[in-house]
Amino acid sequence: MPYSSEHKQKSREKILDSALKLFTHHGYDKVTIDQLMEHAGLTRGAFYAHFSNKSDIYAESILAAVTRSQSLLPDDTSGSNHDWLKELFLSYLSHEHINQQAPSCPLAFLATDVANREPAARKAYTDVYKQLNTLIKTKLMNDPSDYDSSFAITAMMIGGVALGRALNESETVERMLDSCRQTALRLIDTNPAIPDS
Amino acid sequence: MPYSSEHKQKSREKILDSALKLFTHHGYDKVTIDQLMEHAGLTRGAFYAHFSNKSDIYAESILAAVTRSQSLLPDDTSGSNHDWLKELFLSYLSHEHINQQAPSCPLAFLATDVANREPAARKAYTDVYKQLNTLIKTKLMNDPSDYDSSFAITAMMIGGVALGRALNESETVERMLDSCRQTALRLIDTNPAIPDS
DNA sequence: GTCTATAGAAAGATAGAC
DNA sequence: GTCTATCTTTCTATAGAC
Repeated sequence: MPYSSEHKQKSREKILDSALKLFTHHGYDKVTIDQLMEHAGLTRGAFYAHFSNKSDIYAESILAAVTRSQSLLPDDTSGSNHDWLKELFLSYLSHEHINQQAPSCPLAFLATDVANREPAARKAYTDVYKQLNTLIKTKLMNDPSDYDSSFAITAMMIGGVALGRALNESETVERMLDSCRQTALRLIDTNPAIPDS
Repeated sequence: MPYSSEHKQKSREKILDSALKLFTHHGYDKVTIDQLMEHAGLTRGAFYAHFSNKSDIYAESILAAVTRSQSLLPDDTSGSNHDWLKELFLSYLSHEHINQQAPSCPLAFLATDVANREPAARKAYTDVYKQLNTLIKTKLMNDPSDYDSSFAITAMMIGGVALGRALNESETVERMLDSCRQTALRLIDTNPAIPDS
């Protein structure tokens, strides 16, 4: 048995890493399985030992973004909920995120790309979205029966980053990002973060 | 001269209408020139008498959305600026807009689609964006040297609609849209609309 | 499991008739 | 200006050797 199951798992993870990077960077249609596998250091034929088709790996790579982004989130053990949210806003709505110096959030980079795809991809996207939303919601002092600002905050984060990639005037992008960052902070002041007890 | 220049202009407009509808509906790559022309009631070969290539009509159709959406905007002659903005938020962040019962805003429907395209498409997108942004900004009582919420409001509108198309749980979509609508209204209360003098 | 080779389909763009 | 026919490229997916 020349290939261990551990080796297969490693190949799979490498392919998923490449897929997440290339799909967020270029969108579904502009990425070929050839590119994907070359980026992962393999060749086209091997792809089908791991995934059933291109649509399959697209959905899988969106889900994979969750585990791969854990280390990027602000540290949960120190600091107040307010500071945690502030850090998240600053890093998410940043030039570095948009220009892919940091790993890309598929929620923002694939927002319209995923809309026309198969149900599995949209389900994966929805799952990731709900995780981000929950993360924020649990740090906000919401009365859910009244009004829940967490959805609007995530929409603004995702919209801001998507716009930052679409617009081609860097000055406009900077002003837009600044407006989003400030507005996000204002929103958690009127709908405040849960204080540390 | 069997074809008048007026006839050519009419064909061009029909093709642009089809392009705007199909591109916003399915994205750049999933629309073929065949479909485009069939939808416009013509055949493939005639396309190149009007546009130089697919990339060209994509950018043109984004620009065309501006003139075609004028009639959809709230009436400017009656009502306060506050009511005008409220009407815009309600119609933009609506189920009808997302499900394309109303014509689609390319800013929201093509937000990530356009990011990987040629400069001409991104320039067209940027132009349209700035027009929407200006429309909102001029109705807000902003001190631009301090803080301009108009960018954050458009980011939330665009993000909300893009998310509404991407997510596949209608209940989550409704809650998200509701949060965006309420938040947009709260934002123009703290950063109020210019009262009617 | 991974490789090379290839089948088969799709779509952008052009040529030439009317 | 619009049509039909076609060239050409690209890419998904499979077949079969190692």
